[in-house]
Amino acid sequence: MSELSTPESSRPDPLRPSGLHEQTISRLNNLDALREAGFEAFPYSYPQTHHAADVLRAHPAGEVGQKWEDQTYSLAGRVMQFRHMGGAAFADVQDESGTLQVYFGKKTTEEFAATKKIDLGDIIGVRGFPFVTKTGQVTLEAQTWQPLVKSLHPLPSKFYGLQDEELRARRRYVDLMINPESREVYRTRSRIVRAIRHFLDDQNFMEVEGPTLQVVAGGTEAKPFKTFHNALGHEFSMRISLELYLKRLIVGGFERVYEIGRNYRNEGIDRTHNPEFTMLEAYFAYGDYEDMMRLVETMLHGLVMELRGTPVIEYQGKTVDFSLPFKRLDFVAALTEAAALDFDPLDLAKLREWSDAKHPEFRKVPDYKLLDKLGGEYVEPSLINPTFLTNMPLVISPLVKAHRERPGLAERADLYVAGFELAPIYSELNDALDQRARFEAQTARRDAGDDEAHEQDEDFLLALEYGMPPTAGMGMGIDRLTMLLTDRDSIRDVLLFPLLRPETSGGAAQGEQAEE
RNA sequence: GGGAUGUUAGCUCAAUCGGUAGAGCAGCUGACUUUUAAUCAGCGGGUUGUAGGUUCAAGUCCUACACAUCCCA
Repeated sequence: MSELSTPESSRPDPLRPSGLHEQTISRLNNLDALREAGFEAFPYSYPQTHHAADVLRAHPAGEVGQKWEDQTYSLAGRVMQFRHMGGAAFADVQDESGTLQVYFGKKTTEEFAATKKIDLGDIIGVRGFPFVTKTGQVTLEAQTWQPLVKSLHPLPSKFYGLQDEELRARRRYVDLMINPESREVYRTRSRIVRAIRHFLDDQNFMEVEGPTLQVVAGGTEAKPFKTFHNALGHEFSMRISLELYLKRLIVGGFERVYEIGRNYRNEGIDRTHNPEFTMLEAYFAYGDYEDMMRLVETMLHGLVMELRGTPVIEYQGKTVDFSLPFKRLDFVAALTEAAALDFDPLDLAKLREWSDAKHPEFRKVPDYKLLDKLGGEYVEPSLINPTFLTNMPLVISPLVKAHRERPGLAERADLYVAGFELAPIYSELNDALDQRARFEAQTARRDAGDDEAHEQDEDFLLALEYGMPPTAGMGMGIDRLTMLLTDRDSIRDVLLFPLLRPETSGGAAQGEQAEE
């Protein structure tokens, strides 16, 4: 105790380096006090028999003063609040299932005095029986207890929680322990992924894993991360999509495959983009984009029903109705109407002229991306209820079959929900010769300076040359889907560990890192 | 990349026209045997993001930088 009053006495104690925060010193002192009381400071296990929710479920209510002395529970959890009142004390102990109040009595609880040395944030084990307090709250009366670990840092405000967005992301563990709604988001995310797997497994899909280190990162337009394998002495790219390897498996004879996995794109970070993110891609042989639209709408409808119990949800104040069937909207027709065009937007020369006059900000957009850009301006934001925007331009779809009747268009449907793209759906291109020609057009774009254009993947072409059956494909961003179903407007809220700029100084690891 | 706003105690936030940097919670000491944002009394806790500048005087005004949030490309 006396050493607390003389922090300047700089003994070389590794646990008490200089510069420790006042509150950390106090906690280290309490740790010592618990040791002196005979407790093991860092026990190796605890015989947890129940969770907080089990106790509340078994004893939903009772008369004031009622006790169930013959029913003993051992709980373990983090102490979120502690109210000492002389001979009585109450703690709120939080475990994964929820929070239970624990009562410590001077005459009834072993080592009562040492409860003063419990700090907020400590994890303790408690054994006792339930009773009902004066105010009618089911509470565990502690017969014995023990510290399981000391927390060396104070918890954020119990009332306001942790508000700072950056800190919440950097110290997700603190966010999770203090903000219940944050825990709920990640639980929901887990349920979403599980439900998708369940659905696809039931449909006889096989879950597979493609490589994340690839010689040619293909399947979409994006800048990859580069890395290097020492033993092979070769540069590799981190994958930017799952597509090309899943198609190889279709070639190989697996007729229904899907993967839920990480993609890496070396691009900017904003509210809807993180450099690594999770995609679902699914492919099945002998189907086309119409078949896939039906599969996707069935899956999403079922997912929303399972999670919410109703097809109608709120997203950022907008009402989104997942009732079947989802709307189909022809892209060209929708753009023509929304932009009030008096010509066919597939006439790119006319479209260019019209756009340059009306949207000078798009003058630098290349012709082949102009249709897509205008769709984003005029059509997509208005698609709140799930809507398949069908028959997208062929030029932006180099891996997709041309429309069977309409030149210039692709058998591609993009599912929009709440104004953003959730899932592209394709009749996959399986004409190896056409695919080679499309890659060559992409290569020309690369040579012209578009470093996001597709790279030619010779091995993928070889696979197609062996023959890929007619195939339907789809991709869906799991992060965006989670945002939608948890009503979050930032991808950082649905990623446990979003990419953040590394802390330099002034952060948690302050001190030794100053440059010379 | 551009613009707006912000950065003050562990957390959440104040600080008037440029004039001694504050509160609640958390912490420490004490009281209290059914509290629950416990209560009561007392006490500590700050390089106001960083570096410059203006000024008798800067959390406040100016410049640059760093980081964050939001909006736009």
